[in-house]
Amino acid sequence: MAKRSVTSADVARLARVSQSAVSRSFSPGASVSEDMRRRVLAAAERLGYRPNAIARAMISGRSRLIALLAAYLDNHFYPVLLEQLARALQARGYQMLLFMTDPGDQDIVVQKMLQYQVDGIVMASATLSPGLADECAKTGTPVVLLNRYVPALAASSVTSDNIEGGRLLAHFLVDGGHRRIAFIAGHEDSSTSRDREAGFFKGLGERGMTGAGRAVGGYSVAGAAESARRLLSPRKRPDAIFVANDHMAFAVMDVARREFGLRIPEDLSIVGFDDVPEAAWDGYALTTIAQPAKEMVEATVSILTEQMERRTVVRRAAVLPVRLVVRGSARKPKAAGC
Amino acid sequence: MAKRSVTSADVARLARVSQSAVSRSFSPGASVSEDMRRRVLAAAERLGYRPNAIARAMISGRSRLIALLAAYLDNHFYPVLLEQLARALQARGYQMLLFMTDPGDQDIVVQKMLQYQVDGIVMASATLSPGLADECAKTGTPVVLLNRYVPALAASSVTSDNIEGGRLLAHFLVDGGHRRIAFIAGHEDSSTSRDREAGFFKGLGERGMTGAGRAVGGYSVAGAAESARRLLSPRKRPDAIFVANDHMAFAVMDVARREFGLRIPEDLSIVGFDDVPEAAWDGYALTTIAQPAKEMVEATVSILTEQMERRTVVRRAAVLPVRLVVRGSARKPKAAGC
DNA sequence: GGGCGGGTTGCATACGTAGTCAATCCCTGT
DNA sequence: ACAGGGATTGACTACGTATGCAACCCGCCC
Repeated sequence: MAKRSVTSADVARLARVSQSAVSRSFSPGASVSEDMRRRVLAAAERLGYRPNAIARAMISGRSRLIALLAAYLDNHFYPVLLEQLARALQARGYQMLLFMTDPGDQDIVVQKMLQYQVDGIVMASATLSPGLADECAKTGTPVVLLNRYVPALAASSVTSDNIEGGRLLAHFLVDGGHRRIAFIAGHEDSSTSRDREAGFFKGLGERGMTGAGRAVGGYSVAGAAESARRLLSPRKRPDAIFVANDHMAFAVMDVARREFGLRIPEDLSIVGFDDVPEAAWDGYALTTIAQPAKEMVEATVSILTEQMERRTVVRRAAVLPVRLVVRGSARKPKAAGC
Repeated sequence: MAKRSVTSADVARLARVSQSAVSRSFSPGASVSEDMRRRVLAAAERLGYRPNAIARAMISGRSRLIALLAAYLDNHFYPVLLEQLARALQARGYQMLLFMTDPGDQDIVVQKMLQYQVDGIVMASATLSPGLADECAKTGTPVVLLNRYVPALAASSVTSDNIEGGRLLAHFLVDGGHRRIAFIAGHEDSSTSRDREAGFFKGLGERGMTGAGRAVGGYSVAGAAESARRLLSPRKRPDAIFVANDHMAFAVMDVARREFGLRIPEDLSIVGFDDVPEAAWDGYALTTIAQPAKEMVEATVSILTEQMERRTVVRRAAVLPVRLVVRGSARKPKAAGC
């Protein structure tokens, strides 16, 4: 059933030219006369010739494959990033090879990526160990950490300005009259969560306030719900919670309303971070910080392509501006209109 | 910077064996003595040897690459499918190559997939033209349509029992006392939407009823919102709407509540299809039909692997059972407990 | 002791393309 | 008419691995 496929040699034979000529007719910018190219393309068309990208990758040393490593796609911010990244890469002639990883799995997975001779690596919801970063650098494979960074590593990173986002939210909540403001983190070792927290407490400090409670949600719905229960139980309940991302914020809102009968934002204000599509839904109307997904993807692609074309790995860190999106989940400052 | 990578010949030289021996040491089931394999692996370890998957694909004719074609990931059902599929394939030693497509783009994209010599193709939110199906068959590349099918095509398909799901919802709504039941479709040419609709109207018929209104939402939030406005405006407003998938159902609920001030389910019942994670959120608590994502992925992988191993393309259609998930977005039958 | 067979190993080749190098072609200026 | 040069073309090789085939080793049985 599986017939031998049509090769450039077959096309060459039919067109009565050399195999080289066929190859050149298919590589833009090569030295071929218009006449030759026409003849070759006609023959190729007749035979249904399709250049073999694997063979091309083998000889040229460039697979035009970009690996994307992700640990989960539950948080809808990642599918959004994923789709845009795939489209942006395709537009430049690259393809995305997707790897899902489990905790502790990363080393094996990165080895696999390198086996496929990928031209670049994007790590979107997983961390890179120093050893792996070294290995990638050794093979000359550029790595971009997307929506995270590891200070000690020779890998580039693209993030939004999480610190500034946290600050904006702190100001917004304080100015909205909140006095007991709690925070729910993602993972303790996530740079994103840490930066959002740091900016948040800095922002509180700038308004002469301190935090009122803190919990760790682990970026999961269950963890966020548990954190919400802990924070909302005590007598001195917070009047606002900043949740490290939207995905957890929805769970917190559900727990607050269902299990504690709180009205949002009258009894409790909630703010998140990311501005995933669901944040705009009426059921949640989440006030949040919008990450510029499109610009983050563009920065990722441009860092990658720059390094791939120049065959050199340099570290580069892009930090993109964020924007406060005010909806209904948090009481607003009175003077917001002025 | 980009050093020449370590090859099997380098390992062979260090271990003082032939390149064949190195190759055999890395292919499970090959004829190598235990002694030889140990020596080779030790040398490989020392050099940091990593088999070149591209070269292997070239010589063996099997890339262990599976292409996934999708048109959008907005509907959260697809990221769920995507993640599970990627994991299932990885577990069997395959990698997923992701292609996003735009309408009218598919032909070019499928050509690219074939250029990469993928061993199989999964089409998740896009359609396959007859010409392309032919070409895939010609190259011996198995194709599985996931969550859709095209009757006339030589491609396998995996779907849930959309007809039965529609029927179940019709019975549920009628038994819940609804008398004016409308439907919002996805795309007219989507097999999934058509089947859900057919099952739905069949179910209504079985209870001696007919539909009360119909609109087409085009699987988009905006389209669904527009459809909701159309259906809810007239004097004789429906008392229930079946929306062809959850993703649109959320938008319909928002419009009903915000723009028409309707209470759900007191004034209007809404049911969806898919059971995406958000359907369980309190803000929506959507009564819906659960598609068995895990089983659909398993069926997809097993159809693919079967055909890849036997190097033969046969058409196969898997239809998996669905399950009604009752939440709060629709009034329930009184006798539900019996 | 000779032959036989199973288990190992190395040699040589093939996979399909890109790119190097030398040869050839065509056109122009003198 | 001829030299010179740029454009075009073809022969050839390399990329890194898998595998058929032949050679080899070793132990066993008759």
